[in-house]
Amino acid sequence: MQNLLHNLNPEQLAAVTLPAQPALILAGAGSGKTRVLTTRIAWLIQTGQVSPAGILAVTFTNKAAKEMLTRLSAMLPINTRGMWIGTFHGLCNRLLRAHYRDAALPQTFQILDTQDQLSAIKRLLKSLNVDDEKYPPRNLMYFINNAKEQGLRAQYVEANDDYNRRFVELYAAYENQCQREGVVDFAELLLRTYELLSRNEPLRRHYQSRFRHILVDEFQDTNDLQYKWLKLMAGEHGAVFAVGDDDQSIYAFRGANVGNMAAFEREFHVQNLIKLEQNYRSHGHILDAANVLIANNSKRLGKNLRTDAGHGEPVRIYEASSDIQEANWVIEESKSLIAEGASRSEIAILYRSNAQSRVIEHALFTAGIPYRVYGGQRFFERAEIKHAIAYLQLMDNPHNDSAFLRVVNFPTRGIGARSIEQLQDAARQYGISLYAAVPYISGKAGSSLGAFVKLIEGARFETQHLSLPEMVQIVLETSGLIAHYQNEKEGADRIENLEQLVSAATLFVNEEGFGMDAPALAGPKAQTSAGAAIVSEDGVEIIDADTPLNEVMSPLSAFLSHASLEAGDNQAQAGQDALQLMTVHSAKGLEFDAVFITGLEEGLFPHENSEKADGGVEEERRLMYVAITRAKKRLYMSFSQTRMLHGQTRYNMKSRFFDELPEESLKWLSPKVQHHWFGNQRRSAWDEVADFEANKVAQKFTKQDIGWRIGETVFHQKFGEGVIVNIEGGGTNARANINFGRHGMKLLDLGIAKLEKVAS
DNA sequence: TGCACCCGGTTTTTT
DNA sequence: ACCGGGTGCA
Repeated sequence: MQNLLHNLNPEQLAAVTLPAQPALILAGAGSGKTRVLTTRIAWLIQTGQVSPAGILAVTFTNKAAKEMLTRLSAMLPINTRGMWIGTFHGLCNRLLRAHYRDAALPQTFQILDTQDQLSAIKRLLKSLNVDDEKYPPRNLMYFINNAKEQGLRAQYVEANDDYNRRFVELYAAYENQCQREGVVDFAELLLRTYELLSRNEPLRRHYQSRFRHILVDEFQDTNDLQYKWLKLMAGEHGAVFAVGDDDQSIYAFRGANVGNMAAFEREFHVQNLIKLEQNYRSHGHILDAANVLIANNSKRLGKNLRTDAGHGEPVRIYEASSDIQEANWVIEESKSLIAEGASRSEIAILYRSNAQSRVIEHALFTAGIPYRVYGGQRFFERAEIKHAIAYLQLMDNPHNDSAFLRVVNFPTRGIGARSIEQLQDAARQYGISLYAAVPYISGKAGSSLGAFVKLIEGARFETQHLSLPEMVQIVLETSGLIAHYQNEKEGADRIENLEQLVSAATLFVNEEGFGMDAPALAGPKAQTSAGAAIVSEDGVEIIDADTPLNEVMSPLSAFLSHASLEAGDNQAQAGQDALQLMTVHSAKGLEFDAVFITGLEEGLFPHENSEKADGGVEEERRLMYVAITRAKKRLYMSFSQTRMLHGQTRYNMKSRFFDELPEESLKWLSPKVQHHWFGNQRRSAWDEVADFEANKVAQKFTKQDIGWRIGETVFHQKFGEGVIVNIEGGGTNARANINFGRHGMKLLDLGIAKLEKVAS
C-alpha cells in the first residue's frame, strides 16, 4: 500500500484516501486525474474496504475505460475482468442483457447507432406518410433523444402547439417500432436501465448495496439522465466519487450539463471537495496563458493551475496573410522542430472545425510530411462493414427491419422497390416484421424474398456449431458480399475491411473470454443457471454482478453490441510517426510536446454560432482553455487575415482571446498590427465583409482602372513590403488596406501613395 | 440498376 | 468549395 500512495502530492493523496462518502474532485488539466481515480480504486480494494465486485466506475469513452483497466491491472494483482468499469452505455447494456425480461426486451435486442436510428426514423416517417420536409428526420431524432435524455417518455412530453404534438406522436410511434423490432438506441439504453431500476425495487436494492463505491470520470460531461441514473444507483449510502473539471466542459451542445457538478455538491451534501491544481504537464508560460484566459469566464467553481516546471518558452503567435500561408508556416515550424529532434507524433495541429484541415493537409501532402487526421470514419461505420453486420443481425434477430432493408437487395438479387412495398404493406397489415411477412407474399416477388429468407436461415443452420470468427467468414461468402466487391473496381479496400471483420471477431472472442470454440449462436446460460443466479430476500431472481458476459449473451449478440457500442478506431496511418491533426474537441485528454492552435479568428474561434447560444462564448473560451493545456513545452497560436470558407474568401479579425492572454507570456512572431481600426472606431469583421461585398463592383473596376488587386504584394518607400488586404472605393477615391508587416496595417489612398509592384 | 446532376447545408462528437 | 442525399433518366 505504501507503494500505491507514495509519489502522490498532498491533494491527490487526500482524494485517494477519502472516506466512503460523496466526494467531488475538481481535477484541472494535467493534474493526474486518471491516476487519482485508479489509485483510489486500488486503495479501496487493497485496504479491504470493498471487494472488486463492489466497484462501479463510469467513463464516457471506451478508450478511457480501457485505460483505467490497464492501469489498474498494473497496480493490483487481481483479475480486473469481473470489475464493472465501463461507459454508461456499456454498463447499461450489461444490465439490460442480464435483466432483459424485467426490462421487457427480447434476449437478443440489438443496439442502433446514430446512423441506424436516423434510417429507422426515415423509414417510420415514410410508413406513416409524414411529409419529411415539414418534419425533418434529423429534427425528430434530436427531439426524441432530447426527451429521452430528460428521462421523458412520449406521454410525458409537453407540447404546446400542433407541430410539437405531432413530434410527440411520432416519438410514440418510433418507440413502438423499436419495441416491435427488438432494437434500442443509445439514449434508450440509459433510459431503459433507469426505468428498470426505478420500477424494480429488489433489483435496485441489490445493485445499490452491491456498488458501495461509484466513481465517475469527466463528471462535467454528464447529461441530465446520466446524473439521475447515478443518483438512482447510489441510493442513500452509495459513495459517489465524482471527478471533473468545469473549465473543460465543452459538450453542452450535445446535452452535457455542467450544472450537474453544483447539483451533485448540493444534493449529495458533499463534505469532501478537493481541488487538484498541481499541473504536471505544461511549462509556466503555457499555464499562465490558460489561467489568465479562463479567468474571463464568470460561472466557475474556481481553480488555478500551478507548476514546478518553470516558465519555459513564451507562447508564439503568428499572423498569416492567408489560410494557405498559415498552413505553410505551420509546416515550416514543424520541420524545424523535427530537425531539432522532435518526434512527429509529439506535434499536434489543432483547429476549431474540420473544414480547416483541408488546407493544412494539402500543404503537408505537398511537403511530403506524414500526418494523421483524427475523426474520420470509424471501422464499424464503414458501409461494407455495416452490410456484413446487418446479415449477422438478421441471424441473431430476424425482426430487425433496418437490417433487413439494408441487405435484402444488397448485393442485388432482383428485389426492387415494388417488392419491398408489397412486403411492407403485408407487415403493416399483420403487425409483424418484414422477415415474418415474407410468407404472405406470392408470385415472383415472393419467391425472390423467400430465397433471401432461405439464405439467412441456411447461414444460421450452417454455422450453428461454429465459432464466431468462422461464422463471420461464412457469412461474408454466402451473403455474396465478397463476390460483389470482387467485381467492383474499387472493391479491394472493402474486401480488406471485410477480412478485418473476421480478425475483429477473433480478437473479440479472445478478449471477452468466450473461448475460441464457443459456438457463436450458443444461447446464454443466464437466468436458468443455478450457479449464476442469486435470490434476494424478496425472492426475486437476480443475476449477480459477477456473472460473466458469456453467461448472459451469446458470442454473436455480444459481438453485435460491441460493434454498435465501440465503433472502433479510425485507423488512418496509425502507428506511424506522423504529425497529429485534429479538432480541439478531439484533442481533449491528450497531450503533446508542441501544439499549434490555428485559425484563431473571430467567427471561427470563437465560432460565430456560439454568440447566439446561451453561454456560448464561455464554452468557446473553455475550448480554448482545453487547447492551450494540451501543450507541454511549446505552444503556437496563429490567425490569418483571409480565409477560404464555403467557397468564399472571408476577412476575419483576430480572435478576442488574444486580448485575454497575458502579454508577458507571449511572443509575437509577426508584429502586432492595428487590424481593422478606423480612427478610434473598431469595426467588426462583418462590417468588413459588408464593405467588401458592396464594393465588389467598384473593385472590379479599380482592378482594371488602377491595376491593384487584393492579395497583391506592394512596396512602399517608408513602410517597405506589404500586402493589399482590402480595396474600397473606386477611381480617384480608391483606398487600400495594406498590411505592412511590422509597420502594421495602413489605409492608403491609391491615388496618392507611391506604391511599386513586387513580384511574389 | 446505376450513373449523372442538382440541391442544401456547412461547429464541435461519443455512445 | 465540397460532400451527401435524393431524383431522374438511360
